[in-house]
Amino acid sequence: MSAGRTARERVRAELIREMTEIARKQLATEGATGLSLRAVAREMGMVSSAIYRYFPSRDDLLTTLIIDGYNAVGEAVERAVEACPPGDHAGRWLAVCRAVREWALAHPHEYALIYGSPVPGYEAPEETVPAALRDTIVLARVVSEAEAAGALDPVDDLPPLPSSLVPDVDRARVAVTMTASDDVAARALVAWAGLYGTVSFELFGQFENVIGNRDEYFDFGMRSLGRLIGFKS
Amino acid sequence: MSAGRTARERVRAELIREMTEIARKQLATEGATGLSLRAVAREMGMVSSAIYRYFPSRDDLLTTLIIDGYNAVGEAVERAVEACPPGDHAGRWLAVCRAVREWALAHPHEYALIYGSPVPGYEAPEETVPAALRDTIVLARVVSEAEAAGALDPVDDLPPLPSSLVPDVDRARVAVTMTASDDVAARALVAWAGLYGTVSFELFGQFENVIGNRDEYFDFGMRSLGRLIGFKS
DNA sequence: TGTACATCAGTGAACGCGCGTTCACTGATGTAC
DNA sequence: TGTACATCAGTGAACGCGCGTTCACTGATGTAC
Repeated sequence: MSAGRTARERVRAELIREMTEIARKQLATEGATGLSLRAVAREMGMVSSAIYRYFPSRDDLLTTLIIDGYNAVGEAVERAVEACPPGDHAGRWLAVCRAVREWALAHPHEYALIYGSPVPGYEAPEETVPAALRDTIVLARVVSEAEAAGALDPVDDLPPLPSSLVPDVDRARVAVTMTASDDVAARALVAWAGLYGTVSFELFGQFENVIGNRDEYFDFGMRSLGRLIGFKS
Repeated sequence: MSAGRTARERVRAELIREMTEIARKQLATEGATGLSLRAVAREMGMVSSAIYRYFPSRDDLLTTLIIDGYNAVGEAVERAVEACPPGDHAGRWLAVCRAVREWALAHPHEYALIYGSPVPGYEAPEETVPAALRDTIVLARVVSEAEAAGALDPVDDLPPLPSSLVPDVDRARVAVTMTASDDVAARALVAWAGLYGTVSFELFGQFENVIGNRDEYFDFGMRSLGRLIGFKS
């Protein structure tokens, strides 16, 4: 009721939805660079200048796609965690990792858009930040709850966190509303980068002709990284 | 003597060198997508069609840049290991990691070209493979020698390598002439992906407004990942 | 319920730009006798 | 050492393409009285 009251407003919202959908498809075939307002207009059956009634510029359309992308990963990760028994902390870590990978495999160009090389000439505006943190917030919760439940069993002889990094860890903790201790939080960040590194390697072709059994390799890798945080599976 | 005999051949080699140099600079300012033969020609003071005497197509120039990039990382890593005392295995691991990161920070667009999202419409030819493995071969040697020297101290409770992954690990081992055992090799691969994930996060902006003390955080992360392989520092 | 006006959506033409690649050509450099 | 011919480097014009963005415009849809 409050949203899309008049017919015009409803049509407008629907058209914007269609346009981003088309843009997403073009992203999937051409990559971020090939995304063009003219092509979207063509597929909408409109003249190219008509797009400017809906998006002030190409960068604006890109921003929309980026935010949508972050939200999609975030949602996938949230759902994956909810589907896990709350007590199965190691299982939740693995579920988070798998959700990221599965989403990435299903949407490779969207993944490349948000986690790959920056699009030349495009500067991501502030508005993308909250969406970008969504998946990390889920991870933070999983890790925090695991530690609170005493389910983390730290590996021996891990390097201690240098005190100079404590402010950075604090900043990260605030950003993603994490309650875990310094060491756990810091190691979670390391494992987190490892997750995305593994997914990127697979997606960007670094495993070509090397790793065949990718599902199993991924699980093995994530279980190993999980041990850094203290998960035991 | 054998290379560049005639004056013509020497000039030709030098011009190709200049052109790739210019292309590399353009990569640094425009990104891979902005790389254009016409722009290279302009900067060479030539007419655009003249470039075709030296590179049959734009993709060919890209391939040259990619191979050069892989070789540059490879060389940086090789030098870093040579500068380390042979017995200091954990130090060599850290040196390898730092060399990759330092090269990446110094050549962000070249890094993005080879480890970032694939360039749309470009398919890397077979010739890039040997260059792409160069840095990994160094890592393989460092890990293999460390294990042979008995310097690896495996962390407890790491997940065992599923037997279904043994053929994959074998393939990887052959590709990079590694002698390490199955488990060590598999974990090295996991840590390896973690290294590149961390570098990509830093380079592609994921640490923005979060990690300030990047050098120290990187070292902390790499020491942690090194523990997965069994390095003790 | 009906009219007058304001708002909005979409058109079509245009500006100015850059790109990869081909092709017939002029000169200069190398090679064989 | 000198000439005749073949090879190569670079020119300039052209083809055909796509892009983002602006602008004055026509109609249609909404709003206020």
